[in-house]
Amino acid sequence: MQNSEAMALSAALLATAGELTQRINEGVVARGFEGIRPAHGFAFARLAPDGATVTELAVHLGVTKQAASQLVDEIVRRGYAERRPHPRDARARLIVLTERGWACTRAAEAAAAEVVRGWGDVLGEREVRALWDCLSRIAPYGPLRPSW
Amino acid sequence: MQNSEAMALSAALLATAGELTQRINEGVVARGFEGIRPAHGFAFARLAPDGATVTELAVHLGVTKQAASQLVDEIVRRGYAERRPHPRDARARLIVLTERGWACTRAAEAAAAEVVRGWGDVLGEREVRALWDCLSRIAPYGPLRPSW
DNA sequence: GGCAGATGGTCAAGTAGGTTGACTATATAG
DNA sequence: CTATATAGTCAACCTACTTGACCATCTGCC
Repeated sequence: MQNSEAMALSAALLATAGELTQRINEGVVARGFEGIRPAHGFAFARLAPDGATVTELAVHLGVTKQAASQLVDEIVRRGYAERRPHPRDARARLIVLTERGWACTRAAEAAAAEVVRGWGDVLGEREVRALWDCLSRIAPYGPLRPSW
Repeated sequence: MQNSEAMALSAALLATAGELTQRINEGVVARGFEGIRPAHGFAFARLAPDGATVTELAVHLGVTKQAASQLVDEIVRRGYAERRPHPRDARARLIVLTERGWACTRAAEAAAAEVVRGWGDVLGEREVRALWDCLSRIAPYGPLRPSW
């Protein structure tokens, strides 16, 4: 594959990612969750299963723990999460989603599904699954980083 | 497709996009072009064919023209582009890439090709082309926006 | 048990990249 | 020729992040 083709593929991927992010965020806001930025969604994804500490969140998001702490302040202030004492470590606090936080997460999933459904209309269900399969195999495991 | 599946697909796409952006940027820096951020690359893409005005660049990047003007200041100061009088409009200036700007663009293409080659090792050339095809069909035309 | 160093978290100050608002110069419509 | 729209810049501010300093608590080792 030529360099210019690789660049065209990259551009298509990044444009699609940007559009997806924006539309998920719009969908979440449209469902009544205000003061939410895309970064919050990625935090929610890490908090969802069992909660996490600020430091774990910072690693996941690829930012300093100070920045993560500040982000937690925001989502706590808006009622999406709460800080609880950590069961094993008195220094740490376990950040867990509130019911409102879970509702917001479900709203994000619904918004994502809406966008993906649009892709299905263009590509067909079969190709969307093929796309998912390809991306799963090349997606990195590390921290989520902003696209630019 | 279930909501949770759509979210998993979205997460894979965004993680891949973030990784791609980061690695292209690292590749460009490794090739000796310093003081470059990912946003500059997207500006270069718009400037490459025939140049563009600050306002056109602002629309392409999805930012205010003041922000675009500031970004142009940076790439001009670093020798990647220059401001010329616009051939048809004395108010406007045409921003065009310098030879160094073109070299940087080629470096970005080479870096992108390197990443895509890694995908080829995992998926096979055939699947990478299928991925490209899918993404081309769902990628939006509008301004490029940051993923978050 | 007790001490030294590592780790979790926060506070404070600084920075970078964006925004809004105001302004000048030039273009365009009537 | 005048009135309005557009290209670009300057200045002030805002927000999300960084670095540096600090305290509380955990862990390894004597």
